[in-house]
Amino acid sequence: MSQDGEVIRVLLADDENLVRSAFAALLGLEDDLDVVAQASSGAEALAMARAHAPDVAVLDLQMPDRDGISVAGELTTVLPGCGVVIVTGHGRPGHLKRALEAGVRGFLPKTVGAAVLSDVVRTVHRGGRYVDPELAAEAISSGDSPLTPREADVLELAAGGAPVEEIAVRAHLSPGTVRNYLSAAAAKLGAPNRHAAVEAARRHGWI
Amino acid sequence: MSQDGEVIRVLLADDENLVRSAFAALLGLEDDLDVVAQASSGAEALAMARAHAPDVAVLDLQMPDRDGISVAGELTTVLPGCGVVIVTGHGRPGHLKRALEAGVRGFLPKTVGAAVLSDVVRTVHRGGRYVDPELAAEAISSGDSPLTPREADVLELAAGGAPVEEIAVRAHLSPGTVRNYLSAAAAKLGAPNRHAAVEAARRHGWI
DNA sequence: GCGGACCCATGACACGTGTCACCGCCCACC
DNA sequence: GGTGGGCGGTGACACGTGTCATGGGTCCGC
Repeated sequence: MSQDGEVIRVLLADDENLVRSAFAALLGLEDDLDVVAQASSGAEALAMARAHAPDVAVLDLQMPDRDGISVAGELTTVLPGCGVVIVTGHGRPGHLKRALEAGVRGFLPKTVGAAVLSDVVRTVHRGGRYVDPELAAEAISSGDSPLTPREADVLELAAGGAPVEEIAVRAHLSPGTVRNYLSAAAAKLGAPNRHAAVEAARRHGWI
Repeated sequence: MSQDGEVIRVLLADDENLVRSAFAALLGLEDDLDVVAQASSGAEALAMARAHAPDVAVLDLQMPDRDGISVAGELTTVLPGCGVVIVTGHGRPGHLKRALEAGVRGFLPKTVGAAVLSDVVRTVHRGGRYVDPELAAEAISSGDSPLTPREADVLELAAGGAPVEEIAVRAHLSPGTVRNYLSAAAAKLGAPNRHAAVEAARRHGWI
């Protein structure tokens, strides 16, 4: 349980062992922080959280099995008292938005300085919020996704460079419909073709 | 200067401040290692190396201005006594091969355990080599690139999803020639289209 | 109940691409 | 000094894609 004056119990999740251990070393330098559990996947992070009931969870955004955001969403319902901080290599505006909707209270790109991470952990533990200012500005200026859910689905399936026929099968759609969605998505994103559209959507974090 | 019995002076370069600081904290836990300089770009890493003459340089593979491998190549000529360890998020066989050609003596994916990094730094300092066994196996099995230099160029330009016309302009080629190269590259890579070819080439580190 | 948004589909046309055959040029190697 | 390989190019054909018009279906809000 979280108590003032006591150390803050931290759960760390990142699929890159080296980075995770390094973060643990970094946080371990702080007297008031204690890394009580580590996980290398989303599923493991949830299991660890249930077992150790940490005060704050620091999650990497991209993990092999599942999105750090979806882990965060489940975590906040299972362990309401546990604050969640997301750390990510590429800060996309859309990710930030979805993360906040999932109950995340801290959101940081890996480019920030060393002191920030531990400070944010403390802030979140106190019930506060912190999002990287630069990321916040981007998120505000880029706004909501103009894509309909289905358009986003199809665009995501197109991301791997698959031909229309394959997308159609995987989305249970007619090839013509797929082309229509792709065309609509590209138009909305101001892209000349589907690949540029994928690029643009990814840049905004909309897929 | 490197002396046995003394601490090993380490230069650390990674564009992600948080990760770099965390690595510094991790290496700082070892008594015989001393992080004497940090850099957040390739150019800065070279400048730092000249200024501090470290015993070992730990470089991230992908940095904003230039490839960690090209930095390593220059570093080994400027500071022959300085060992180089490359750390990377995505371990592609082609990268490993190019790194070794550049004089790199340590090559690690970020997925390895915490103890490995400091051990490798010591090994490299002693004049030894270390490459991740799994990566080495992949590199051997995947072999050399079957692409001609020009094919690789064109394929790289195609990576962004640009239309043939644009690739032709940027490569100073006729559109027909571009299509021929793309077709040849896709055939050599066993890919059904250019996008899958880009994917495959990237996976092997050939572009 | 009516307009509007999203969903799914079809057909037609223009354009981009993938594939192949074949061309010449240069350079290296036997 | 011929042969082979990489480089750059052309032309033609089949196929995949991008674009547009148009249709019907559902659901929601005014």
